[in-house]
Amino acid sequence: MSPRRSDPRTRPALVDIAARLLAEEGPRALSTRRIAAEAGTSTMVVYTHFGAMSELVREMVREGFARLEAYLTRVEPTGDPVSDMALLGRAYRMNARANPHLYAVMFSGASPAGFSLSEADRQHGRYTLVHVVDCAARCFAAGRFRAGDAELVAHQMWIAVHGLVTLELGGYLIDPYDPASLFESQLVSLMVSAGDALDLASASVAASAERVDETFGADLGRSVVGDRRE
Amino acid sequence: MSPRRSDPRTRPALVDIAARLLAEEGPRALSTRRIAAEAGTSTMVVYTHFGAMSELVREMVREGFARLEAYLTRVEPTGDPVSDMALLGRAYRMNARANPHLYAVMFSGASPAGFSLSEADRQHGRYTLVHVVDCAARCFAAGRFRAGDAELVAHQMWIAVHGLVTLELGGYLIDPYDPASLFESQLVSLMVSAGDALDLASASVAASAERVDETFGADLGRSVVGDRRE
DNA sequence: TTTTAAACACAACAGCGTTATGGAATGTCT
DNA sequence: AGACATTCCATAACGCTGTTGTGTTTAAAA
Repeated sequence: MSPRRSDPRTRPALVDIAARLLAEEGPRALSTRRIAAEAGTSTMVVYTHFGAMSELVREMVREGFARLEAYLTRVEPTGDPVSDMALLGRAYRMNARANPHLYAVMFSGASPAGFSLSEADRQHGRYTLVHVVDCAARCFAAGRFRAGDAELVAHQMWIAVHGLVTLELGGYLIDPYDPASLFESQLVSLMVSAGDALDLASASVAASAERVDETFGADLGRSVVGDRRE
Repeated sequence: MSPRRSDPRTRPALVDIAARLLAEEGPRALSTRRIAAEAGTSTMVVYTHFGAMSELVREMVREGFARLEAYLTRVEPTGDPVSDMALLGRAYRMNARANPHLYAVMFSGASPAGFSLSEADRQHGRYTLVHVVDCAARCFAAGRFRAGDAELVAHQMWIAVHGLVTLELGGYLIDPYDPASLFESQLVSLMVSAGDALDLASASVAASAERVDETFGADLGRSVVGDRRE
C-alpha cells in the first residue's frame, strides 16, 4: 500500500521556470499553462505539487527572499561596521535591481494574481533583517552609532532603502534626483542619523562603494534583468 | 453628420465604481463584467469609454493621486513649517491607509493586471511633491532646515514615508516596531537629518500630531478601508 | 426628414485557474 | 510472482477573464 513517487527535482524546477518566466516576460507570463508547457507537462503538475497557482507564487517569493539573503550574506564583517552597513544597503538595492519583477511580487501586498503571503512568509521576510541587526550591533560596539536598539536601526535602514528601491523600480526617480545619486546621499544621511559623525560616515560609505566589485563580482544568481514593461 | 453623444457622467461613474470595488472587494473584483454589472450596462461601455481595461485602471490611478493631493492640500501653512512638513507626512500615510488597495495599484510598478503607467502618469505622481517642495523651502526660509535643495529634501521625505507605508500595508511592521511608533520616530529623524535641532523637531512633530484632527476631521473622500486579504 | 457616426447589447473567441475523470506507474504486502 | 493501494499526470470540461466582431439603437447634423 504505497504510492508512486515523483521526481523530487520537479518541484524546484517548476519554481525555477516560474521565476525565469517572471523575469524574462513579466507577470503576465505566470500561468499554469505556460509553466506546464515550459516544463513539457500538463497543467496538473502545478496542482499535484503545489495545490494551487498561488502556492507556487508563494514558493517563488520565498526563493526571492533567499536570493536577497544570498546578497546580504556576501557582505563580510570588516573593521569598519559602518562600511559594512552601507554595503548591506547596496546589496539590498542590487538584489532588487537584479530581480525587479520578483521584488515587486514579494512586496506587492495584495496582487491581482490572487495570492497573499502568510504570516509565516512575512516572518521569513523579517528574518532577513538579522544581518542588518547584527551589523547595527557591531556599529554600537565600535562606538560609531549612538547606543540604542539594533532592531530599530535595522528597521529604519530597511524602510529607507526599500522606499528608494520601490520608487526606483516604479520609475519615479529621474534626472537630477536619479536613484543612484539619491542612494549615495541617503546612505550617508542614514549613518549620520544613527549617530555616526558626518566625515566618518562619508568615508565609510565611500569605502563601501569600493567593496562592491569584489563582494558581488561573481555570478550571484541566474537573475535576468527583466524590463519593467513587457 | 454627427454622432450620438453619451452621458458625460458615465466615464467618471465607471471610475468611481471601479475604485469602490477595489476598496471593498480587492483587486480580484476589478473586471469588465463586474463593473458593467454594477453600472447596469454591458461590458462594451468599458471599451467605448476607455478602449481597454488597463486604461480604466490608469484613470483610477490618477484618481488615486488626486485623493493623495486632496490630503496634502488640507495641510495649511502655519508659522511652524516643520510642523507643516510633519503633517504632510501624516497626510501621506493617512491617504495610503484610507485607500490601501488603490495605493498598492498606484505603486505596484508592473501588476499582473497588465496595466502600466505612462511617463505622463509618473510625472503626475511626481507633481504631487510640489506641496512638500514648497514646505521645504519655507523650512529653509525659517532657518529650521539647513539651506539646500528643496526638491532633494522633498524626495528624501517621500522615500522614507513611502517606504514605511508600503512595508506597513504589506504587513511587515509589527509589535515592538509597529508602523505608528516607527513613523513618529522617523518624522523626527527626517527633520533632524534635514537640519532642524532635535528639540525643535520633536516639538514640531508633536505639534503636528495635535493638528491631525482639525485638519483631517471631515469626510475627506468616500474612501472605504478595504481589508488587506480579501 | 434623411443621413451618419457614435454608443451600446449580444454573442463569440482565446486564454485563465481550477476540477473531475481516468489511466499509468510504483512501492508494499500477500 | 501477483495483487493491491496510492500517487502522478494527461485529457477534458466548467466558469471566469479581457477583448472583438456584428448588428441595432440613438441622437445630432444636413
